[in-house]
Amino acid sequence: MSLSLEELALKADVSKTTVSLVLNGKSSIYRISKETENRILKIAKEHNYKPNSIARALRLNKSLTIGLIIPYLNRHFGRVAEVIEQNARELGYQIIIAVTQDCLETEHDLIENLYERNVDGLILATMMNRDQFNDLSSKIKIPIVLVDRRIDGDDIAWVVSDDEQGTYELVSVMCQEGVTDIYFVGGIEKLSTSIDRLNGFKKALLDKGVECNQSKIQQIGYAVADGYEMTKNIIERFSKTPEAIFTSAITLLEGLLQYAKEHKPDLFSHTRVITYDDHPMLDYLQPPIFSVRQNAEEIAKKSFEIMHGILEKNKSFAQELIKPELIMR
Amino acid sequence: MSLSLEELALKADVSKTTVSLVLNGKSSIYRISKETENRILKIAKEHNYKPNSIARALRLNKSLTIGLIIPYLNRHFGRVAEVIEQNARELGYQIIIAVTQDCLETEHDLIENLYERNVDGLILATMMNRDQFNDLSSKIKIPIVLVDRRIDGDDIAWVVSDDEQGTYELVSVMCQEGVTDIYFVGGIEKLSTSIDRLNGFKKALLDKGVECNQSKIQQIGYAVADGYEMTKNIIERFSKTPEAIFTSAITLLEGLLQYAKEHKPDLFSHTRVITYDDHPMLDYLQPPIFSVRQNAEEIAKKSFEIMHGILEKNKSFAQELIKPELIMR
DNA sequence: ATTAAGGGCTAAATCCTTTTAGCTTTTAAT
DNA sequence: ATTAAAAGCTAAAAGGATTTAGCCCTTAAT
Repeated sequence: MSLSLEELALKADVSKTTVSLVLNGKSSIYRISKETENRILKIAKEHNYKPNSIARALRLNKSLTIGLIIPYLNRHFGRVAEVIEQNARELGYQIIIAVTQDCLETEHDLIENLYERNVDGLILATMMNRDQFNDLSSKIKIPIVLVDRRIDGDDIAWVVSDDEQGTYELVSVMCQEGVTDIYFVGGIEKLSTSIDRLNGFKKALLDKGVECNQSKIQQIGYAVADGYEMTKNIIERFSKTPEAIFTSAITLLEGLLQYAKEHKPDLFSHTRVITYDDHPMLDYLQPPIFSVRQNAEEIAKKSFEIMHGILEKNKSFAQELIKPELIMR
Repeated sequence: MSLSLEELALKADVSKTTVSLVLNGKSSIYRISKETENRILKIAKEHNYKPNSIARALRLNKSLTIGLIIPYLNRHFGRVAEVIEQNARELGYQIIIAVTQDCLETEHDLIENLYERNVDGLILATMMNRDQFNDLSSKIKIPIVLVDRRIDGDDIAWVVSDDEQGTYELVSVMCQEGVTDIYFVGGIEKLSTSIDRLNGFKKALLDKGVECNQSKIQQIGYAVADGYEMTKNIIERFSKTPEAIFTSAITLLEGLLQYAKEHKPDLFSHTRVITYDDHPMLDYLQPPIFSVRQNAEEIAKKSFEIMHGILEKNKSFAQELIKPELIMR
């Protein structure tokens, strides 16, 4: 089966240097004769030679491997991972995947672990703040591209959905229909996704001349249970049923639906529900829930593109806001 | 930053052999003195030494890396991948992920690719049949564990959901309610998931004394569009509306829902719908759709367990049927 | 006839670890 | 006073690729 350069060299009756040069397309630079070149190529093909990637990685200090660290392999990140993998494969890279479950410590461990395992770069949906990220950057000498969650900074590469604009547009639709008593069900407060979505939310209301009441804003976390909790708070704390609720992730919507099913079956007759993130099943839910669909494919494509540019084309960091799509049902 | 054995040896004023022996816990076997050992351990710790994994992999011919090849990173496989990754990490392994999009050729390419990249084992949701798998096995000298889709054979390791039993139970529930005019909306015919689910389906009907009419069985593929197509066929070909439709995957259910929404809004008033696979959103759909929830976590756990057993504990192959759960709404 | 240039190839170093075989020194035994 | 055993360590090979520096031979030029 898989034989080595040396064995190949033996068969071709040349040194392994020559074989290596030929197979790496350096025949002409090193003046290997056409005849020798062809002989080697033929033998290599016959035996289906493939260089040992580990040996190659050791010598070149380049593993052709990218680490992808994300909170979960849910629908959104699953799709992102899938597309990154496909793009990477086409260019000869492999993806090592690891999930943090939105735990900062796990994230740090994973980064260290992957770094030690010699990945060439990291694509990261991070929970770090700017200081933590800077700390990391100084220790780690491989390129990092943030995905889905950004950190401000002129020298930080990221690709994220345009959360502010997406939320702004979605909430504006409500406002245009005269609905402005909207509650915000948010995720992990310090993440850019939360900050940007909240900003878009507030801006849409402000543009309509409505100052957003702080009590209508809640941010616990992105888990289904958090959505349940926040919905419960809204329903139980306020005597008046809200005109609308915005959930800033599909998991939070799930939590809302669960609460409604259990404790407030008539919620939808008084209250519009809108959400960031989309899901095909929403098409079959009554009543219609407007949503913002993130373009996972584009996010994935761009983030690998940037990584690849840094690794192989001497490009520097880049930042991309990917336009999401409004889905009105 | 990360320094080598040699540099460490220099600092400790011993040979790199000694350092390596100490760090690999072989001090006593090689009679390294306690004093030297402690000195080396201290220096290694001070400098946070981590062996270069690539060099290690080259020397040991063991990369501590498992390839995971699955059709998509959808909800089910995403969860499987997530749990496999977590289990693997705890034991020092990394997961390289790759998606086939249910294309056999891609699957072959990926297997070859990962094999060349020196993964220690492969966990595989395969489209291969027995012959193709045997061919592969003879070429590839690393352990393979099939997941989600099995191939018959005494020496083939696999972990799959008990598709036959799950479907049997679900369909039996319908039968017990007196519903036996059930249509089968199936996936890729030759896969074990399809065969087993169809067997369970037929068996449930037979146990009720109903011979299953071949014309009620369709199998195109697992894509949403396939579900749409098959539903369309059922509705348009038969004058009588069916008492029930069983979709054998959540994607096929999506296709059904889509067709119903577009062309047959009253479908649910005459027809019960049941499905293999579950989704939390089904809780909020009207009418209630009974489903079979696969235990992705258990499938993932077992499949890595078997792989690990083969790799490190000299265990041989094993086969596991994981019980799914009936969800009646 | 000598030197220079060019053609065609290779030895050996390098990347970093692990492991085998064995070297030197000390201690114990006869 | 030898010899044998034990203690404590290390040189070197191996794993498979890439790359630098340079060897040898032929041909052309002076």
